[in-house]
Order: sequence, then C-alpha cells, then structure tokens
Amino acid sequence: MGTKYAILGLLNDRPMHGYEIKRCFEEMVSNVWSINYGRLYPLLKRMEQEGLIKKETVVQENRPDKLVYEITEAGKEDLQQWLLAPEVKRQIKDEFYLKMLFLKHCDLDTANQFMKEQMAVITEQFQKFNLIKEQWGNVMDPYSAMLLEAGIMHSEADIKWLELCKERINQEKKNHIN
Amino acid sequence: MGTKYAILGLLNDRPMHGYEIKRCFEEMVSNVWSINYGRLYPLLKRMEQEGLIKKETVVQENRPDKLVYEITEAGKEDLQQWLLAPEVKRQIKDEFYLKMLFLKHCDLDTANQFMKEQMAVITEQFQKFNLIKEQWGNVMDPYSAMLLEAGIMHSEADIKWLELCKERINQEKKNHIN
DNA sequence: TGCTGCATGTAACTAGTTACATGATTGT
DNA sequence: ACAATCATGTAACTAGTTACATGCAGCA
Repeated sequence: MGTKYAILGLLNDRPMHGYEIKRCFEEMVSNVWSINYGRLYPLLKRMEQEGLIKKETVVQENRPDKLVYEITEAGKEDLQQWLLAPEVKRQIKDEFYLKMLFLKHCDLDTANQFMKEQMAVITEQFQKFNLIKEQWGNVMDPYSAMLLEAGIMHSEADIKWLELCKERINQEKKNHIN
Repeated sequence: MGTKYAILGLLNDRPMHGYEIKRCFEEMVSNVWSINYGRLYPLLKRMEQEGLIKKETVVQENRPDKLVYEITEAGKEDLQQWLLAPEVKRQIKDEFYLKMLFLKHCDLDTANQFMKEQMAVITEQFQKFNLIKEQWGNVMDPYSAMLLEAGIMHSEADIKWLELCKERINQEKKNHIN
C-alpha cells in the first residue's frame, strides 16, 4: 500500500489537511506516485481509525473548515518499518512497453509512425524535467531533486532504448520482406 | 486496460487457452506486465462476450479440457487502434522511489543500510537480465529481446541513480550535523 | 456572469490480488 | 508418499478512478 505510506511520509514533515496533501502529491511526488480525492479522504479516515494519524478541526473565516492531520507515534513507527525493507518485486509496468512488444503485429510504416510519436512524448517529458531542474534545482530540497533526477535518467534510458528499437525493428521488418 | 490488450496481443500470434496465456505472460512480458488467474479467466469470458475473442473447447485424454481462445476480426481492430496511440501519461511508479524520498526522515546509517540492500536487489536483477541475454539472446524473438534490453537499461539507470543518491544523501546528512 | 481556487466528501465503478476448490498425471 | 504440472474456475478482498455534490471567495 504505497499511497498510505506516501501520506505518512508527507505528514512526517508537517501536519496537513487533505487538500494540502493532494497539492503536495502533485508538486513533490507526481513523478513517482499520484492520488485522487476519491481515495484520499476515505483513506485518511481509515488511517485515523487505525491510530496512524490524528485529526484536528481548524475553523476558518470565509473558508470551509480544515481537517488537519498529524502523524502519531504509531504512524511514525509504521513508516520507519516500511522504509527499511528494500523493494524486491520491481517491474517497469507501462503500456508503452506492451505496445512496443506488439509492434510485431504492425507493418513497418505504422510501427515507425508510433515510435516517432512516442519519441516526441518522451523527449518533451525529458525537456520538461530538465527545465524544472534548471529553474528550481537550486532552491529545491535535495530529496525532491533526487526524484527529479530519477525522472530525467529514466526518460533518457527510454530515449536510448527507443532509438535502439527503431534500428532493430527497421532491420527486422526489412529482412521479413526479402 | 493494459491486461486486456496484453491478452489480445498474445492471441494475435496464435490461439491459446488460459493456462497457456498465463505461461506466456511469465516468460515473455513478466518484465513489464503480469497477470493472475483470478483476473485472467473472468476477463477471457468478458472479452468473448464482447466479441473480441472466440472460444473452442478442446477435449483431451488424461488431461482437463482446454478452452482455446482465438482473436476475432473485431479483436484485431481493437488491438490495432490501441497500438497506434502513444502513451502520454507516463510515470515511474514504484515504492522504491517513494522510500528514497522519505529517507529524509532517517538517520544516515539507516539510509545507507537501506540503499545498500536496495542496490543489491537491483544489481542482482541487472545481472539476471544480462545472463538471460547471454544465454538466450541469439534464439529469442527480436521483440522479446527488446523488452529484455529495456529491463537492462532501466536497472542500469537505477544503479547510477542510487549511486548519485548515496553521494547526495551522505553529503546532505553530514552538513545537517555541522 | 462565469471561472478558478479552497475544502470535504460519496457512489459507482474498474482493476488487480489472494486464497481456495477440483482432479488427474507425471516425475522424484 | 509428495510435489509439480496441467487446467479452469470462484469468492472475498484491496486499490484506484471517475464523476458527482456542496458551497463560499475572489477575480475578470
């Protein structure tokens, strides 16, 4: 349950309300995780019942009330315990790779068209990451900067891989004609 | 729905029964996708109802009957349509990255211990991929070989990234003491 | 007047996991 | 005698998505 620990990890910095947690997800961990309200609010309730976090209602003027959640000692322990175990079952699960595998069922033109468009998507992502690094790299906290770096390095790997696939597929499909 | 298209993609090669599809998942796409029987069998039924695949019962001696599924024209069209659109919402979603982010909540020793163990896991994976490449690379079909290459390149990226993180975290946590 | 942001939530849904049930055959 | 392989399935569960509902504030 990554989402639970992502929430605990964010709350270990400082207490936050749901809306704020969602914002944090978007700006800090969007590269490697995401959440939506339909999952967030019920999960916060459950985590409070389990004693991992505790709630305080903050009444605001001209604004809806905020339910500010704070991590408890039990929550901190749970987080630390999760944190220590390395991830063993890792997988680069992405439909992009599935599509690449099934390019074997396409003709060469269609395959090349797909790879061209996918390459555009990935390089755009790569450039976006680099722009963020240039603009915010100096003021970012080092751990968020690390995640950004992971994004950069993996899009770079994808670009190189796509280049390799292009060559191989073009060679393979041409041989198939002869 | 990646699983649906993974099944269609496999059946586009040749007709298969459920058990066989599961085996194919394990040996061909396990690197980028996976499935379990609890999802597979009901999904096959649904896909048959939707007219994407059609079933034929093969009676066997000394073995349970097989339900062999074949892709239909509608299924082929559906597959092709999915195949053409590049993946735009891409994310390296893995709890490993989350854990790396939350190493900020650990002391230096704990963080180093985690990174050491995680590094062992990733290099083992990397070596396993390379062993498969050496042993089977020449006889593998080029598209499966491509997926293997993706696995290699991404574990390589993770190794380099972890190395970078080690340096940064050690520097950062030492500064924090002073 | 209408849009965006703040703030919390639910209902209905899809996707995926785990554990179990059945029962024969083949290999150690 | 026991485990693995072949073969299909279901029930109960967890995880995650999408769309909707409410309502006020501030801005163009």
